Amino acid sequence: MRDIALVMGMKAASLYNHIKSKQEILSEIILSLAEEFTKGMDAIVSSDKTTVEKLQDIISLHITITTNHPNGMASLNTDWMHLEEQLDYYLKLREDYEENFRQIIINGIFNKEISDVNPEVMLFSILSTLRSLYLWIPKKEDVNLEDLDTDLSRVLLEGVIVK
Amino acid sequence: MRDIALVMGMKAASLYNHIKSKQEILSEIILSLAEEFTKGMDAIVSSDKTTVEKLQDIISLHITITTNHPNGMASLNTDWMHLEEQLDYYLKLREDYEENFRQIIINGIFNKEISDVNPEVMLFSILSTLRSLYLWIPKKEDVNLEDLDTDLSRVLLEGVIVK
DNA sequence: AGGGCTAACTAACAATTGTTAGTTTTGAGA
DNA sequence: TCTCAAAACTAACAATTGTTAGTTAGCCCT
Repeated sequence: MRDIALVMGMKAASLYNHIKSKQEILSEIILSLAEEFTKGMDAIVSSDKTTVEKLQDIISLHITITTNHPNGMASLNTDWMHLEEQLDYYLKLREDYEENFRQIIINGIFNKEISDVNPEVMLFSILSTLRSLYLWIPKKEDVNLEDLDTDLSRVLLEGVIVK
Repeated sequence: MRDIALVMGMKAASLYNHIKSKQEILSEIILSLAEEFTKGMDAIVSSDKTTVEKLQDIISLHITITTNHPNGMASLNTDWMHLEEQLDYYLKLREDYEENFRQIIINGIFNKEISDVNPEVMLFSILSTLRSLYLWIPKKEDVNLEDLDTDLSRVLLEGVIVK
């Protein structure tokens, strides 16, 4: 709290005129982002696009949110387990997000858009990369976001091997 | 330190008959794993396999080490930045590892085994997934490691879209 | 049985942490 | 210019942290 106060140009005690507790800061950062992901996923799920287009939209969603909130995404990814009262709510959002993602993949396998490989491995693989974007985006300040979107979609969806 | 001591069945002060400091525990965990990765990568680099085989070997290397040390891998991934005297050494190992990985990809693009997409994106994408394995492996105790190796290679190298 | 090393213990330390109580400063609206 | 609420301040608290000093128990080897 003393570090935060220093950056804010005040003393630690003064922070408590604005917030209720340290926990509240963490909750605000993490839950607002989690809800933004939920909103984005809901829009994708209820669209009538193809599976591949939906997967591309998920990739774009992660790139957009991570670009706009790189530090918040770092907190989300490394500190969500320190939520207390809101931990259950967070886990609900996270599990729903993963379940929606999973159903998109399973549906894609069903209608032959997606390879018939363990969907759990696909889900884990793609989501791991997307969740790590916060480590990647801020240090490449010259990164062209459109190119990143194109290249990442290509690599995640089509792989790296020449066909 | 009191938590560690509790698990070890002793008092915190007694730990200091075995270790020099808390930092030393962290260094030992992280650097021994980092050196194991370096050793594995050196073997792969100096082999005369194809690019695709080398990439498969890298995937297997991560699966093997993560399976044998899931908790250590959690520390490696989340706490390496808290190394102090050994931080530079760790970063050297990490950068060398990434550079070897990058050269394998670049070489694969050159001899047309690998698609001509930004190699930095490929490196980031694959490595992000492999570095996240520690989150995945321990909670699937029934996971068949051979199947995981096969499926993950397939997804990371060939993508998810039906060709 | 006794000597001596290993490794446990108790007690305490100085720093650091999140937070509260009480007080003073600031600045917009009357 | 005066009022008063918002927001800063100082001082202090109780817990928790990594670590050290000094002491005691366990146990292998002669």
